[in-house]
Amino acid sequence: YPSGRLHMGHVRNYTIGDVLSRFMRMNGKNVMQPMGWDAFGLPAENAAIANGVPPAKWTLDNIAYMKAQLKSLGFALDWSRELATCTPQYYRWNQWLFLRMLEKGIAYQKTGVVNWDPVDKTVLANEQVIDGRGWRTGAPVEKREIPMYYLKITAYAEDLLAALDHMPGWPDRVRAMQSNWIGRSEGVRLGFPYEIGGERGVLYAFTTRADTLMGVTFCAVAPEHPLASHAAAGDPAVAAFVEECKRGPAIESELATQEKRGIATGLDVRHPLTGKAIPVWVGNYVLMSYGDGAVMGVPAHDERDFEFAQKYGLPIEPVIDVAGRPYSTDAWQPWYSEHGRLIHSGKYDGLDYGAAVDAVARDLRSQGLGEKRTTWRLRDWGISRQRYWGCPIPIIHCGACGIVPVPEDQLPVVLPVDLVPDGSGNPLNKDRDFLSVSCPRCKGAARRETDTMDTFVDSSWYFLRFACPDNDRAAVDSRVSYWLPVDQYIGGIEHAILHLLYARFWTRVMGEIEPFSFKEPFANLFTQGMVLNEVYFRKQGSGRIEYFNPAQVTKLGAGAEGAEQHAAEHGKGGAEHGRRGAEHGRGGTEHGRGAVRAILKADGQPVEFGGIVTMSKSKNNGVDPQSLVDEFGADTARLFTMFAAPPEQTLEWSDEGVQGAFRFIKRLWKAVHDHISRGPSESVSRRLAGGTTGGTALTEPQRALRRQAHRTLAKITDDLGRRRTVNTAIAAAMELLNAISKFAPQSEQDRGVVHEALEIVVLGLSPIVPHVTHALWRHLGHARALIDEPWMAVDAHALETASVAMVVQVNGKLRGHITVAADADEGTVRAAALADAHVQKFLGSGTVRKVIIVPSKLVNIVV
RNA sequence: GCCCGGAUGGCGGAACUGGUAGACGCGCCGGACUCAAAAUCCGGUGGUGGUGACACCGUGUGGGUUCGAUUCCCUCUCCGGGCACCA
Repeated sequence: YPSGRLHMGHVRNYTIGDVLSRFMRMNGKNVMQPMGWDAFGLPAENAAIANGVPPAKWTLDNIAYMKAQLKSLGFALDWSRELATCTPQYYRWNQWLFLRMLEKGIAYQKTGVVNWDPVDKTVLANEQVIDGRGWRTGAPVEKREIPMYYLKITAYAEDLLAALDHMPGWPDRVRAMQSNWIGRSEGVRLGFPYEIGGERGVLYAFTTRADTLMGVTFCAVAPEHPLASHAAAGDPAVAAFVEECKRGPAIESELATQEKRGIATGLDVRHPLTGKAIPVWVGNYVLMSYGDGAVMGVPAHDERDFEFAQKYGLPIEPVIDVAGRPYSTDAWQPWYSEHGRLIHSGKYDGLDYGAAVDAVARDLRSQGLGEKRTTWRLRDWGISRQRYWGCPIPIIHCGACGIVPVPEDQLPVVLPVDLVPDGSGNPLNKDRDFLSVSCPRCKGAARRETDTMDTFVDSSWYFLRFACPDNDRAAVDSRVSYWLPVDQYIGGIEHAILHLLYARFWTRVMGEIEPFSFKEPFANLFTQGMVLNEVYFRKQGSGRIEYFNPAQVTKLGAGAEGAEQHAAEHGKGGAEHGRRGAEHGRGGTEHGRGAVRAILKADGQPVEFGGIVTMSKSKNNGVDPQSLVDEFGADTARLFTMFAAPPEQTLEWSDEGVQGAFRFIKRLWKAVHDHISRGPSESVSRRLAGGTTGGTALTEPQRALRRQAHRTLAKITDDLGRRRTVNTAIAAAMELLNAISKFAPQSEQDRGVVHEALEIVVLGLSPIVPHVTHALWRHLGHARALIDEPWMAVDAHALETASVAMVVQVNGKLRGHITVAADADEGTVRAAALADAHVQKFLGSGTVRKVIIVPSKLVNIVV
């Protein structure tokens, strides 16, 4: 996203990809490493509101700046394939594909809930709602139902879930998260018949615990449920409660943490098997979007129902034998919800879970009041956004013809680029040139749809477009099947669900419209850890929070504020972060031990510390890598980013360590130049390959260095190729350089061994620090550019050793070291271990009961 | 609240398949060079006790499995990510 400047997360992400690209290229692969801009979205509108500049200009300026930054970092990107999603050349295909989906019934219209700011008269993103209020106006946000377009991702739920089992290139945790998100759930859909006001109906509810049906003591429906509306119409108290829920949060995390509350509707439904009257309640914890928007309440065996029943005095009737453990309606116990044999359930008594569910489902089915059903947690994807800076939805509203798709030959619907949003609604609604259009069917006056598409649409297929960015007649062509699926996709773990699931869905749909050779877009997924930094903020009077970049802030050290601060900073790392992080939003500065005191450089006044969190635009805590590049060069920036933490884990930013990376590069440079300043030499490997070294075998120190060099090469190859742990590859190269520095060459053959070791360090690090190694490779006497060299092969002969060092344990504790021949048999190793003087001391008078030998590693003597 | 991760010296991290905990780097301490400082180079650096050889303790908490656990299982605590309109 062209946010303005690169931040460390970008550097980290693209360095991982660049290291891999360069490594794979040297290993003979045909590598495409493209770059593009996910250029629509909210931040451009926010910038426009703040600065009065059209989002297009802000976006294009940012792209130009960031492109220069990417180039300065030396990423080997194919700029001939560059694309930006805000250009008609790209988004026209969003529109084209949307129309195909409309034809196929994958895209459809229904109403959906949005956050409505009644003062600005505008729809707010969840991010723009702070404590239930509009971020700019501070007005309480209302929920509104408006018509929107949806994509039927639920029709693909089964396939999206099943395919996860055949994606070995994806991390388990991401597959687990997607699996849970899709949320396949097998159970029973039950019908509670009712007759209300002379009208017959059935209240449907889904449950995975049909075995507990005889324990139902109430039903709860969502506030948006028709029965709730019906009750509200006749009861002001219910109406008030439903109204209150509508003003409540729309975000699941807030819904789930709010206090469970409800109100009786006064309506009854009948139990489908016993005919008993069951009271219907409205519950604020029932989601309209899941199942049928209603749940059967079995307080005896469901924790939420239990809590609800206790609060409102509803009966709790156990119907499952909790295997001898006590049951009391006083307090919930975890085993209440476990499976068990049925009791107090009439003819079902004694059945276990599976048999009971089967029997209940069969009986319900025979009465037409229920059947087994699979329910999904996944909901259809709403793509309408009431925003200007996005891809126009190609629809025309005609008074006579209704909703009319824009004909294909009128695509693209071009978004005007010179509008400046002011925060009150979508400026497209005030743009007559855009709005007024003639109806494609009746040719009468009509109005364009002003909603734009969710930016997740843009990012759901851009990777396909890189294969054919020049095609102006189709979204994709046969080149897609050559390059795709993406061999290595790299992204933050925060994309584990939404982006990656939408992209998988969209790729399937596109494959049906424009066939290509695969269903899954990303063969291998690498989730890089996030880059974290400190957060500083002030709360404004309106409740709005203003964030300050850490660079604008001075942390107060152990000075006037005293030793308490100092102690906190030098306390236990992890736990300390915990306490600091927990303060965010509460604004407490009186928490003595966790507090970090800081002032804004600009005005010297204190700012609040918000913990250490992901670098983000919204928290204004990104680090500008440009200063790093300017001061130390791209190689240092790349090396530091790769070395500071394993790529898959979070990286807590700190300015320390950059010097170390820079120092290492200087040491490498010096080591090579010390070597070549002693006169011409060449790698010992050439002479070994060309018929030994003229009769002189390698000395033991030479063989040792050569062994370490080739071990290092093997490790770097494995770390970059298989493990993707760039940090340990760098550590191994550092160790080898340390060994080279300690090796004082005397002979020409010594220098040949050093020469080879230096070549391994230089070539091995070249994917990470390409600039300095390019120069050093030349200095080591090579005419060909390093980027065009093939990766070096490990000489297995160099790895051979005559003896190995092993450790000896007594009862699992380290007691001695022995050196044995590499091919020593177990008897020899055992004898050597038992003979060790130090080991003898610990054997004492005990009896040796067992000796465990791990070849070439360890001996454990159990006494 | 639910789902998914994580926790190892003063700090970032290493230990890849259950087998030497702390590689590598930062910081710190000592030394060399220098009039001095910086830079650079050399040495040391988990904790406790001991002159010392060495011993004991030690991978968030508490338990378990094992000859052996940072690694596997269970429990708890804290932190990070996601929760559908930030991207």
